Amino acid sequence: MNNISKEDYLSAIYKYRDKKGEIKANLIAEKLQISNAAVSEMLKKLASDGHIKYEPYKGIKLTANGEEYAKKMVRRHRIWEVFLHQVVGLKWDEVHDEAHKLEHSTSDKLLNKMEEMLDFPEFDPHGDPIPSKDGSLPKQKKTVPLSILKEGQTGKVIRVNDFDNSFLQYISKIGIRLNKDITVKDVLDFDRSMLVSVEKKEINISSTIAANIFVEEK
Amino acid sequence: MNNISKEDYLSAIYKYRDKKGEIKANLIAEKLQISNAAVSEMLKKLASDGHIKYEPYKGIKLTANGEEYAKKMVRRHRIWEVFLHQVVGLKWDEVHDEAHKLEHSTSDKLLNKMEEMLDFPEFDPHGDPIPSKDGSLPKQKKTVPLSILKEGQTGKVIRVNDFDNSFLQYISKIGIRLNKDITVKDVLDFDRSMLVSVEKKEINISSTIAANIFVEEK
DNA sequence: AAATATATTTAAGTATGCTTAAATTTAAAA
DNA sequence: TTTTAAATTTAAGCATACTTAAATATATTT
Repeated sequence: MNNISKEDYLSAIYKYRDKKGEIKANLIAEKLQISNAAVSEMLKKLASDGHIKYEPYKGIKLTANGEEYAKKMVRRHRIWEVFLHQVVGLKWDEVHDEAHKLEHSTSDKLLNKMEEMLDFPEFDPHGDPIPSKDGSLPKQKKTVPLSILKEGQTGKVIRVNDFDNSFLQYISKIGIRLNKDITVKDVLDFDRSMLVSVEKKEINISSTIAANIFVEEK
Repeated sequence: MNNISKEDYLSAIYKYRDKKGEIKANLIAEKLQISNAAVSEMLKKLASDGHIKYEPYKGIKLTANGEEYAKKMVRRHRIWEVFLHQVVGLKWDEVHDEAHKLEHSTSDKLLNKMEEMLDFPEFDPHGDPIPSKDGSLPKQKKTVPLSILKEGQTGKVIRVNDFDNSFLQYISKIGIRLNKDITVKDVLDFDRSMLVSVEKKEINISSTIAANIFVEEK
């Protein structure tokens, strides 16, 4: 039984649904880089499997069962990320793709062993929370995108979006890491890019970059 | 592009072909637990991919290309086995199945990192040789199945077959490990089972078990 | 409310990798 | 050498998961 596709759908729904817990078929298609037609077809299967609540043309929501399954996949993904980063020594921009391939082929036994070895990590290398075995999530700090900070404000990096390797490579090259402090020196009106200081260096970053870095205000 | 099936076929051909480098479709079907019809179909694809030399009703052989690919898969499998055993701490009867799932989803980069971390192991936890990056194999000791030893002879365990978990569990329970010495105390005529001593204990093992343990004669 | 745009679903078709059953080829036995 | 047995291939069919193109439903403008 091969559930790779279904697992990807459930992870995507879990990860990209809105605050009401709903998601549009469109967004799933976009995130998975798959046609709307294929998504539509798969949604029917996921519904008949009891993983989602879904009626044609209506909203899509995870059932309790689907939520559990999705969380399990996210857990696998993020524990692999930590493992690959800390044990194997891959860089934070390399772990997402590797973990994505491995997560579908990992037994609970292996996963739990890895988790134990890592001493039950709560966050992955990008600051995303790791669901525990029983499905609970660690307490997360309140964060805001760096892009909303004003001149003079300082934030501590708590989480970064991990969907683009070159973004991660770039920000680590300029010294941005989890738990580093970033101070906004100046915000340019015309493109909303900002001059920030990190580790005594001053760098100009675009508003897009700033929007993908989440900080705790200080 | 999903090559899981093809990779399994190539590994099986590599592993189970005879001394002439040939294998029968039948044996592939049996080892992969798949119908002969499916094997026949796949052989055509593997041939058109240039991985095997094959004409209907004739012998099956790996091409240079296929041999390289197969070796790469065996390498992945065995490095994962060592990694899971030594780093993650799985038992030797658990690593085969886990490694089999993971081997299809492992980048060269990750594999090479793991290999380096393990200090370039030459043999997997069952004593099977690991092809190096350039495809070369470590020098192997000359072994014979334990089952052919006579009363009074002693052999050192160099390799065991890994196709059955319960077999591995059983022999490790009775103290048989790689590099342990086994002395044959008695061979029973009627079923060819043998009384052997390992670690000061004396145990009777069936001829089938003995046939799957390979020793270096002393 | 009608027209238009957007989102979603249906329809038809493709590739992969299986299955069982029937046909064929090769090998072994009488 | 003919018969029988075993191995292999072909044929027809199925499930999964995709595609593009057309149809339909919902949402947004005017």
